[in-house]
Amino acid sequence: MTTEAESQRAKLIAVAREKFATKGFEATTTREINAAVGMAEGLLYYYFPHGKKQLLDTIVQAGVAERLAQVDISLAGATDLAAIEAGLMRIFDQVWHVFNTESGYQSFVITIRERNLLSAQQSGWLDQLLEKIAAALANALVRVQPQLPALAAADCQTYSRVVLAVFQKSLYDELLIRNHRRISKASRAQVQTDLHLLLKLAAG
Amino acid sequence: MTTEAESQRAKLIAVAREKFATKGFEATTTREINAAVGMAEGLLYYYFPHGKKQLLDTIVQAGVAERLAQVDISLAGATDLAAIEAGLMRIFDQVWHVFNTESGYQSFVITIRERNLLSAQQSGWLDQLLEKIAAALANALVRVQPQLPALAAADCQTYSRVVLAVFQKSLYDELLIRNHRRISKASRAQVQTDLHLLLKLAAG
DNA sequence: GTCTATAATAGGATAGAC
DNA sequence: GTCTATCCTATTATAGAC
Repeated sequence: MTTEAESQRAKLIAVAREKFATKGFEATTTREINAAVGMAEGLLYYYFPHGKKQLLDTIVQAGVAERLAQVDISLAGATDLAAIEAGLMRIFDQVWHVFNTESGYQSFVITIRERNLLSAQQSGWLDQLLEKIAAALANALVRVQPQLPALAAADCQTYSRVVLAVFQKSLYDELLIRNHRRISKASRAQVQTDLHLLLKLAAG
Repeated sequence: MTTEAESQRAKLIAVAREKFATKGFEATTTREINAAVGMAEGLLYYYFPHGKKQLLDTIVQAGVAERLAQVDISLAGATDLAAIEAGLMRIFDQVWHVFNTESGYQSFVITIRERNLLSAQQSGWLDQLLEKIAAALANALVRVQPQLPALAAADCQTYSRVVLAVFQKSLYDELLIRNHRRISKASRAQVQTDLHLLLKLAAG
């Protein structure tokens, strides 16, 4: 059940997350947050007695659990090349979805940008997420490796790293280098082209 | 010739760049910069009349030209597989060198982090650098493509994108996700392993 | 729980002596 | 060119009425 108090807290968090992601933590004032929520000055300190930093910590923490839980990857039942390619794109789309939700994008940008204000524990979720995806990819590819005769079993780990690199290039280039808020269809199409070639090479 | 005035200016820039990269632009105070240089309060405004923002602009601008000029990539004269692999690693090492110098790393981090304070022109250098490397890579690979029988000529563009993705994964994971100041030897070794596999697959 | 008013301080920037 | 002193504004945070 959503009490009034919880809703106020949630509003503060949503507004702060948006401001922190676009202007940065230091450049965002508590006045600004209050004004955007339509709340009086003092009230922020009623909900977050430790002020702005507590708000940041709350935002990052909420981001972590939510994001990590969303990813559950497998390539189960892919028996031919086309199915593997489709399966890999499904995996990419899952990852893509994590970063293409508003709060997912914002948590990502804030974690990268305000890293020096966060503990290793707090900023570590990105690395954890990466590890989780890498492991799942490697696992998934080992299972379909018989369909990829040019690929030695011992090379599955490396191959899955390359696949992940293709995913990451798309995400980072869009979100960090070009500063887009969403991953474009063109960028997703590039991923598909890259995957197609990689599978063609592995199929011999 | 280096005048005293130029040296003072250079000191301000170096100190500010270090602080901006580690603490961020907003969190760095002019007092702090002055203190670190061992300079009186007002003097910063003698060298940079428009204050802190002018310092940021100067830092970014200086970073751009310097960085872009450093990269000059080719695979000329690589006739066998081992030479191509070595040539690609040389290219990676050039890129690596750009980001592993102190000022290169700092310019990179500042451009990513303070993007909302920069013009499109100012923050565009990263994208330009990427384009430049991508084009050079594609060009270089087309020339050695006869050595890679499993790779169709039409696929050279895509293939070079994948190679670049491997490079970028190493850089971004280290510098942005894990927040290291330098790219580790382990990460460079991973790049080499990935390239080796990619070339093996392309060689058929 | 929500508001207004304000305390306390820190920050960017400038004036003017030397 | 370099320094000290200081103005002015913005910011975080709190006190206390309702």
